[in-house]
Amino acid sequence: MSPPALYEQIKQHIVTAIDTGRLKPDDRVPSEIRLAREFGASRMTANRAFKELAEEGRLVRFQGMGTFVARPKPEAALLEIKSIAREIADWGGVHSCEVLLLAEETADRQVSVKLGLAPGDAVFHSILLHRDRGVGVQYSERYVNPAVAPGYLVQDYTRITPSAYLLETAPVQEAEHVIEAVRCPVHVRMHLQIGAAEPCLRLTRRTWSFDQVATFSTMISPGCRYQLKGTFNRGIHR
Amino acid sequence: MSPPALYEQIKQHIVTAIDTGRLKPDDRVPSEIRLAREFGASRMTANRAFKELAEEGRLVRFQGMGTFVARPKPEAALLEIKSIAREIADWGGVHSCEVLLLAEETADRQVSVKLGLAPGDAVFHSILLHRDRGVGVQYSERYVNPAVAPGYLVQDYTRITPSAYLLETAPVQEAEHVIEAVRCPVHVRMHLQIGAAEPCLRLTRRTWSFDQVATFSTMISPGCRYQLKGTFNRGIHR
DNA sequence: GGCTACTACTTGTCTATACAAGTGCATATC
DNA sequence: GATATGCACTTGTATAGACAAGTAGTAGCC
Repeated sequence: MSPPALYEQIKQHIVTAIDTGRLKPDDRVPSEIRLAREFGASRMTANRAFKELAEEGRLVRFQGMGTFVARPKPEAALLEIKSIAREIADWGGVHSCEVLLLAEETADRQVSVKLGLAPGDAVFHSILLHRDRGVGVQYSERYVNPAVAPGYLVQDYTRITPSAYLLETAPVQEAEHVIEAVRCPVHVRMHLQIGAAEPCLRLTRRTWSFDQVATFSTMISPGCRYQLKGTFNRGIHR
Repeated sequence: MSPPALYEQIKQHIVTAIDTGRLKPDDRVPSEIRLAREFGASRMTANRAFKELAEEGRLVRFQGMGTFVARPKPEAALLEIKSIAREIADWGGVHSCEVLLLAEETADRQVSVKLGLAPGDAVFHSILLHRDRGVGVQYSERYVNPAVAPGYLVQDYTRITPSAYLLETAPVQEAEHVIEAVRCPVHVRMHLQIGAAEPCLRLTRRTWSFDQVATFSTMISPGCRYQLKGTFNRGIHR
């Protein structure tokens, strides 16, 4: 067995010092040159160790000042949100999709604000009903900025999902999600064929591409047929 | 204005080639040496550019074979789940917490399965009611593996949240989340003072520490008073 | 006191070079 | 034909040195 790389040994040395409490948050770490000397390494090797630890969030570095142990971030777990088609496929279901609406409209006030357009501007509007084995599991309404995805209206969404098309047309820079439990509006309820009291999950999402709002969408799923699942592994991988 | 660092220029050059489609997934990228020559840089500088792009998931590298454009990952957005106390604080609310139960119990079948213990083993059980300005916003029930957090029962949870205590006692390796829209059980409804038909968000979470299940918890919030929010920035920052 | 200049130290970037290790191919050998 | 060897090429790691740029403190000056 060959020993781990020298820069890995240096990283491990620092991580151990942090994890055992020998180095506390905001403590100063020896400079690259000092540490390189300690390990009989060159400065570039110590630099690599420090740089990677900074990327991993264990250290913070300031030019001219030094390197310090990072404060642990406040707790925040992550939930991965997959597209409905993949969710159903992973679950072993059979996905189908009905296009209820696919048209160009003029933006009303609410939509124009969300998309960062002026009221009256053209927007693309789609309403899709996703089914698993014929049972409605998601009613998804989407407004799309025509400037970002001009071909949005001429896709066949019974074959590819809007997410898939948008993903390759307009790479997502940023996304904003809101998840709520709501009662279902009556027109949605009819398509999903659920009762008035059935609680529903509403996921509202806005995405940004090319430094402008690309989409604004609302996805409604009956609580009895759909749940958001996700696992999150913390830590230092790649 | 000073120009961006040379390794940044090389990175940008590659990223642009990928984004414009000039380089497609699985395409081979010129070797470090070739690219270094093109830019009049040393190999180490090209190496840094490639290494960072590989860390960012845009390239994959194989020793002896070369560097290739990474295949885009299937779409999956991320939602950040903050602790309720922080959520309320960020929102400008006033958080308080009432301890409804804090005791050691023997695990029933369901709980023992979830925690990976044997039925009859001791577990810690807590029920807390979180309020914002006196209004109930979350009913959270938690089962804790005593092996992982032996001091769980003797904390003052009106002052620190269980999350905060658990976070520093037992670092979370992994977490599993399920979000559902449900109707609220009657005993929870009483504490939250909501109607029978009010849809609620139920977040179920299991966490792992030290290679075993640490906690199993259920958090229920009325849909009218609570929503999960999160933004997600893809890519290339720092 | 308030200002500037200088110095020592830090991290950030970059070069030129070196050897190790892994891949793929052509060539030589059995 | 099957196997072994060597070569060209790739990435991975490491070195020693250089200059740029930022910080903090000190000394000197007005």
